[in-house]
Amino acid sequence: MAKGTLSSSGSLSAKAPEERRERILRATVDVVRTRGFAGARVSDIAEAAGTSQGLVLYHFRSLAGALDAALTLLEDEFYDDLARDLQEQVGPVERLRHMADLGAGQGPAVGDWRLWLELWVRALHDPDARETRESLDRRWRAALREVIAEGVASADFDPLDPDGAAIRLASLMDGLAIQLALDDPDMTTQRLADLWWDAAVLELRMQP
Amino acid sequence: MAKGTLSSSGSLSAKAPEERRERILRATVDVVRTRGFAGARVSDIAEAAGTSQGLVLYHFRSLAGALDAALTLLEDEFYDDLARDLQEQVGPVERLRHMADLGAGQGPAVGDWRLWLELWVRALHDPDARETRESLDRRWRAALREVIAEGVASADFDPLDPDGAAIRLASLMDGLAIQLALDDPDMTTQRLADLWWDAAVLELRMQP
DNA sequence: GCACGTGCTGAACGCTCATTCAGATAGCCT
DNA sequence: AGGCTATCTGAATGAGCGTTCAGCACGTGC
Repeated sequence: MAKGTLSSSGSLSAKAPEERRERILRATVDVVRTRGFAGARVSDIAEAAGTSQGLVLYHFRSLAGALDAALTLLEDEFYDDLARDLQEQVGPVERLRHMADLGAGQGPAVGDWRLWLELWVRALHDPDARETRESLDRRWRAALREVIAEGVASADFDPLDPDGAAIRLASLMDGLAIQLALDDPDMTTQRLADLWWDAAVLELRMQP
Repeated sequence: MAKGTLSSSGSLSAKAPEERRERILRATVDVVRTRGFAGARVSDIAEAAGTSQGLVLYHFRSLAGALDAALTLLEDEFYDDLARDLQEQVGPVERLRHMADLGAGQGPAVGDWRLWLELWVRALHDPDARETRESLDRRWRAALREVIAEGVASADFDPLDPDGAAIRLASLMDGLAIQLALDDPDMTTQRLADLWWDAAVLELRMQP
């Protein structure tokens, strides 16, 4: 059992405690994705991260702490996803089109609807989660409103009720996504995107 | 300690075992409503029903059994709610209008969106719940399709895409309901009903 | 009047799981 | 070299909770 190259045997603490923490955080998100908030155990997280249970509690103060951290990680990634994806597009029509695809499951955070479902239910009972989801939802709706306003300015859109259209389109995405998240046989990512896009055409009175 | 009038002291077992069972079932639904499926404890149910924990397990075989029973109770009530409410109305426009109000929180089962959220997440991990929610959703969508078909026949509606409209309107209701269930400051029952109705007007191209 | 089954209770059992803790290891400063 | 601290581990602890169980009450059939 030689000392090895650089990082040693036994506990591979050598360096990268931060990298370790990161790995645990990712693992936490994964576990929530598969087991749900309610089903997430410290041992699950430890196993998924390839560490001991002790370390999970060492980096985050408790299981709840780890779950909260995962929540804010999600929030950050959502913002990044959204911002990056929308800035790549040029006109309002293209942006809107891209939002349809975004909802249908691109991006690491935005399209992960199982995670959203979990967040919603957690928000039902946990004030922290409630705030996170409200902030996320505001953000998403604001982005939609912006795109709509942009399209109205450029005469691409002509909605009867811009605010109502924004809320409805945002909510419609949520509702369609539920079926997707639950593997409803009648729903696919393509169908979701199409159904949503058609609704947008109708709501915003777009001309083909 | 006289024998009392009829039902005796101690355990009030006298009669009505069936009534007792019913009370426990109601209590289970209540607990799920407030604590969620994941947070429901046998002791919560017993307390809410005013019985011992033992009795809960006596009538249903396990906690899971009680939760399952609550689920099917919900399913039955949903069907009853829906059928009764729709048969009271005459024309397609009135029926549709009523569906908007239904979603906005009438009826003991249909409008209870917190319960729906809970069901959705349970469906994510429990096959029984998955089947229940799928059946419920099919039913709701079928009712919507029927009303739409009726309205097309009577020339009250003129949708471009009847099937798409049905799915979208059903999904929109779910999406709006999420905000209502989560006490989003921007959503009220009235607003939900209005937003949904406006969408229906648009989708079905109704004339005022 | 007496056994018996059903309804019901409260205490006890045992398991799962978050959290604590007593170290082990390794870099770092002096 | 020799502490000191940060990182990490595996086992121990203990609380919470579902489930089991021994037994009480009471109506029913013999």
